[in-house]
Formats: sequence, C-alpha cells, structure tokens
Amino acid sequence: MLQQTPVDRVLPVWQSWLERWPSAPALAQASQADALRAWGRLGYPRRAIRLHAAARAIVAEFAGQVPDTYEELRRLPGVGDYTAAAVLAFAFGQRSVVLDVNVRRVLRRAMDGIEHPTPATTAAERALAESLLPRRHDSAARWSAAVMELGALVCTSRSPKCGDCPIAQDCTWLNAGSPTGERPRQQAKFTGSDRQVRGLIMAALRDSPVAVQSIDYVWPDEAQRLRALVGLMSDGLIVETTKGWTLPQ
DNA sequence: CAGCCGTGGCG
DNA sequence: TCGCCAAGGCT
Repeated sequence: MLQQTPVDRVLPVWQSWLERWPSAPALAQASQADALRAWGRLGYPRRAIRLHAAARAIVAEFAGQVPDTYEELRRLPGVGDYTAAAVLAFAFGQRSVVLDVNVRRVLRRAMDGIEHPTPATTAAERALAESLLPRRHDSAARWSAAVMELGALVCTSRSPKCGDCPIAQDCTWLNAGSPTGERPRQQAKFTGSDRQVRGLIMAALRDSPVAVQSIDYVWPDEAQRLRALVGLMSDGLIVETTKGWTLPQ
C-alpha cells in the first residue's frame, strides 16, 4: 500500500484491511473484487490484485507463512527490491539495505551534495547505503526506519525543513548553499489521461456492475474509453459478464 | 531503460 | 489555479 503512496493516506485503509484479513491465508480466501473494493481510492489498483495474488502464492508455495529470504519474497507479485528489503528489515529484523525514495534523497543530499536522486537506483548509491548501514541487525533496521522518516518528514523533496534536521551540520548539500538540482522526472499530466479514465471506470465498478451499453457515461471519448477498458481487462482489474462490466470475482 | 500505472494534498 | 510529488513495480 505504501508504494508511491503517502503514509497518512494509507493508514486508515491499512487498518481496516488488516482487521478484515489479518493473515495471508485470510486474504487468500477473499475474492479479487472484495480486495479491490477494500482498496478504496488508494490508487494503483493493480497493487490490490498483486497483493491478493501474493497472499494466494504464500498459501500455495510457502504454507501460508510469509517467506523471510530476499529471493523468495521477490518471487511474490508486486514485491520488488524495496518491498523485499523492507519486509526483511522491519518484519524480520534482518540487516538489509532499504533504498526507498526517502533514503535515496537523504543520502544524495547529505553525502553527494545534490538535491535530487536520479530516477533509478545506482550501484554506487547501493554501495554507499551498505557502507553506512550499521552492522548490528537491530540497529540496521532502526537506522533504515530513521532515515526513511527523516526523508519523509524533514528532508522532503520540496521545501525541506533543514532547521529541524539533526544532521544539518554534516549535510554536504546544505553546506554548499542548497544548490538547485535537476528534477528527477516529470510526471505525465493526469487530467484527460488514460489513467484518469481507468480510475473513473474502476470507481464506477467498485459501486456496482455497469451494463456494457451504459459504460459510455463514464467517459465520452470512445477511443480512449475503449483503450482504458481493454487495458483494465488485460490487467485483470475488470471482466465483461452477462451483467456488464464488473470487478473480477 | 522509458513509459506507464491513481489519487489527493500542498505550496 | 496548477504543477509537484508520494515507503515502486512491471513491461
């Protein structure tokens, strides 16, 4: 849920989700449609499908127990480098290099003196993080949590609160006068995009099925609407039934 | 590797 | 108002 989504927005959904499905086997028994509805408006609904699929994989391949190795975690749908590393550190207390956008930004500024990290994680960056990570396992997980928090609350992308920063004296970027760097990546416009159309379709189907001949009220442009429907279908987020378009059961 | 995938709050 | 950006992952 936290992938590309602020903690404050995730928290209420996460709580009700775990109340309803407190374990992987519990989630595995739910329908995809129920998972998608419980996901609500968190965004990127493919994550809900992947989380649900991961729960079923955990049941099928790991006897219902979340695996505790990097390789096994990475086999689960929706689990990439960051998520696998985070689960190892924060759920299992292992020493793993957790490189999310917050950690990357803090290290970039403090150590390299550059405002923004590159779009993709580099080998040098990984080596640096590894060299800074405490050797003790419990200290390592605590360090990662602390740096992530520092990046999320103080060393933010826009208007960082350097006055509140505990490592301000040692920050290369701040000591260099906080030079403006290049933007990491520009995000495509959302209004009028296929993403918006997909979101509108998903929002409608979370409430109830929509008859095939009635779906055009969601978005007038037929070509774009069709593109969104085909995409959502191929992503396994919607299906066409006798009742019309619905969430997958 | 670049492009794509939601949503909402904030400056 | 509107662009920026958020505990990434996948193709």
